[in-house]
Parts: sequence; structure tokens; C-alpha cells
Amino acid sequence: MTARTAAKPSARVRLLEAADELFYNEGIQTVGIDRVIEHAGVAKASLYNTYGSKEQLVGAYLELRGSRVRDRINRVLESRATPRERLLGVFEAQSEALTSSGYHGCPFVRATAEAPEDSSISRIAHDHRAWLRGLLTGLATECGYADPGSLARQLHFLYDGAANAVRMDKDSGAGAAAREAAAVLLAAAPLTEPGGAARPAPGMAAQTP
Amino acid sequence: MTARTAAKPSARVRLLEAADELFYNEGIQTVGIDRVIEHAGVAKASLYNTYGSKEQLVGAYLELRGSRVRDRINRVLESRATPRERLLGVFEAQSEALTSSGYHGCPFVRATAEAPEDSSISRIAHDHRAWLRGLLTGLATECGYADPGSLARQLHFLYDGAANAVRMDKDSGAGAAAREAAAVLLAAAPLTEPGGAARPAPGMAAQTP
DNA sequence: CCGTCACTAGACAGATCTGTCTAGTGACTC
DNA sequence: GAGTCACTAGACAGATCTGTCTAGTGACGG
Repeated sequence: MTARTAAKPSARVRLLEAADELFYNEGIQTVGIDRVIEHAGVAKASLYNTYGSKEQLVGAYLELRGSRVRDRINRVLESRATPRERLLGVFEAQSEALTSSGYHGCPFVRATAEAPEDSSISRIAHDHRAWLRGLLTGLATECGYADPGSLARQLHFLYDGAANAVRMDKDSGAGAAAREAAAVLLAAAPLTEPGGAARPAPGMAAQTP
Repeated sequence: MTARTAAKPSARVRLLEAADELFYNEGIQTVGIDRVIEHAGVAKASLYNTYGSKEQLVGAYLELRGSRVRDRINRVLESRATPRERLLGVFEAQSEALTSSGYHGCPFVRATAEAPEDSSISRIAHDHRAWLRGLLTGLATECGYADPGSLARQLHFLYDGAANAVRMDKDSGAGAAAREAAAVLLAAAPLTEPGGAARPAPGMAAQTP
């Protein structure tokens, strides 16, 4: 419904674009409604007619960010053949985003830092993180790792750590460095033994069984 | 100067304690001055006489948090003999903090997320991060790793990722998991070859030389 | 006894924020 | 031509925030 065929974007779209730009670049609490409507070139009543409240606009902004990230990762994974290449492909997709100009850290981490513990922001962030965690765990399972959950968790640390380093240390090579570290973890993680003993992980092994 | 011998803490101390508790638990922007002075049991004029502004009180809060973290790490490292044990000791010190009740993520990450890009908050966070990065790099150098800077960077990803997972996923075992991942990276990283060829890293090796 | 010092209690100013409400405009359809 | 729909412009209310200012209190030292 409400399909716009013409060239001029609707107030809803312009508001979302303005919110995306301002909330991501400057933070959610520090950007007021007036800034958003001014940047969108839209009346204040349009915002409250379409989104209802600032909180719901913030929710729409985060959903947009999340879907972009998921699309980007899925797009990269389509061109990867093996599960191992796809696991590393997650980090390559992230590197694309991290090295693009204007990257200022994970929008979910930043929004959650500004929000109360149990807000709708936390819920959206949690859903997105669960999606990524599930993706990593599934791929690790396909690879035949003995403990795909633990491996996915460690890979997730690298993923988050790299995003954080770009924001806090202006370390633009963090994505590539995280990919290298991920490759090391993949090479070292123990596989399930089908018949005999697959290579049993250098370093320390075996959780308490 | 201004040493208080008696039992009742000064307004300065009570303010800092209240700021520490409220800013860390609820965020900086969302906690107003009135909440802080009420919680400290102190008059508003006392705050502005001692700290001058909210921003400076926030700075004092972050300095306090940072010094506590550094003290905790240094204390653990004193009981570790080898450089490798000390590197892992950093993660063990972090695990202590991460599993203590009331941990809500890295205060620097959260404060930076709320602050403009170039504020005093960012400066304090940057200094603390540089300290940790330097510590990791120095220990990696002592261990004899061929590229201590890269290894320290990857360990830092794990460190930040674990803290983030505790906050965003309520993953209370993240600290221990990060320590295990760190051990794997340590075992796999190439050492400098003194005479012949030291074990040359499984997985992929060698940056473009 | 008197001055100093650290502090309290709270009114106040000025700014800013979210959200509501009124009035009106332009395009499109029946 | 009339009605509907999406939208604009901006005043307004009510709350909240930082920071200032006045007036006063109690302890302590010389």
C-alpha cells in the first residue's frame, strides 16, 4: 500500500533517511526531533502522524541499519562456495562496511549504550545479534567443528572487537585484522571425529566433559 | 591537601561515588545533576564548587573507572611469572570484572557512545585504551612474537568483544571464552626466528612484506 | 568572640526537548 | 465542483536540564 511512483520521496522516507544520518552520526539522545524534521524538510506533525513517537522512529532507524547489514553479509556469502569461505566471508563483508567512509562503530552497540537496559532498542539489537550468532553457529556446524557454539562465540568477539576498534581507535585496518584472527581460530578449532581422531586442536583443548 | 581523617566522607567523595553508581548503571545523558546530588546527599552548589560542571564530574567518574581497571590488571599480573602467563592474566583479570555482579559493559565504550566524537570523554577513553594496547604489545614483545603489534590488536578485539557480549547478550561466560580464544591466538602466532626457523604459524602467515 | 570554611536548602533563569493542536495548502478523484 | 488525503508552518504546553545565586548553618581555630 501507499506505493509512491513519482520521483519525490514521501515524508516517511525522508524522515527515515534524516534519522539514519543524524542518529548514526551524532547519537540518538543528542539529536532532537527538531533537527530531524529540519534535515528531512518535513513538518513536525508529519513525523508524529507517520511514526507516532521518537522512540518508534529510532526503532525504524535501527531496523533499517540491521537489514542493511544482513543484506550485505548475505550478498557476500552468496559468492562463497564452502562453509569455511562463508565464515570468513562474514568478516570480509564486515571489512567492506568498516572501511567505508563515515563508519562510526556498530549502531546497535551505540544505541544500546544510550538506552535503558530493557528498551525496544535493546530488543532490536538483541534480535540482530541473535541472527548473526545463529549464522556463525550454523556455518561452524556445516564445517564440522566439534563445538560450533563456542567457536561462533569467539568469532563474534572478533567481529564486535573490530567494529569497536574502528570507532574508538580509528583503526581502519581492524576488519582485515579480525579476518586474519578468525582464520587462525578456524584452523585451530577441533573437528568432530568421524571415525578416528581428527586433528585435536593445538593449544588447550576439551572443556570439562 | 584536604585530607579527611574523620569517618564522614567529604562532599567531593560522596559526589564521585554517586556519579560512579548512577552514570554507570543508567547512562550519562539520562542521569541529571539533580539525581546525582540527591543520591549523594549533597547540595547542588557543592557540586559546582568542587567539580565546576557536569562534564568535569563525568571526567572524574571515567578516570576513577579507568584507574580501577588498571589497578585490577596490575594486581593480577604481579602474581604471574612468564610473559605468556601475564598476557593471559589480562584476560583473567577481565573475567573477574565481567563475572562480578552489576557489570554492564565497558564504561568507556558506553560513555563514548553517548558523547560527541572529540569530547573530553573520548580523550580519557583513548588514553585508557592506549594504556591497555601498550601493555599487550609490550608483553607480546617479551614473549618473542614476530609481530607483537598485530597480536596485541587481535587480543584487544577479544577483550572488547567479551565485554560487549556481557552487556548485550548477558553472556556471563564471555570472559573465560575470550581467554581460551586468546590462548589459541598465542599458540598460533609466529615467533621471531633467532637462528633457524621457529614454528611458522599454522593457518595463513606472513603479511605482505 | 569572631572570622573562616565547607557545606546546605532551594529559588530562579534560560535553554531545550517531546508531543499536541490549529489552520491552511495543493493535488488528485469522483 | 466537492471531498479526501498527505502534508506544511508554527504556536503552544509541560516537563526537564544545567548552571547561578542568595541566605544561612555549624564546626573549628586563634
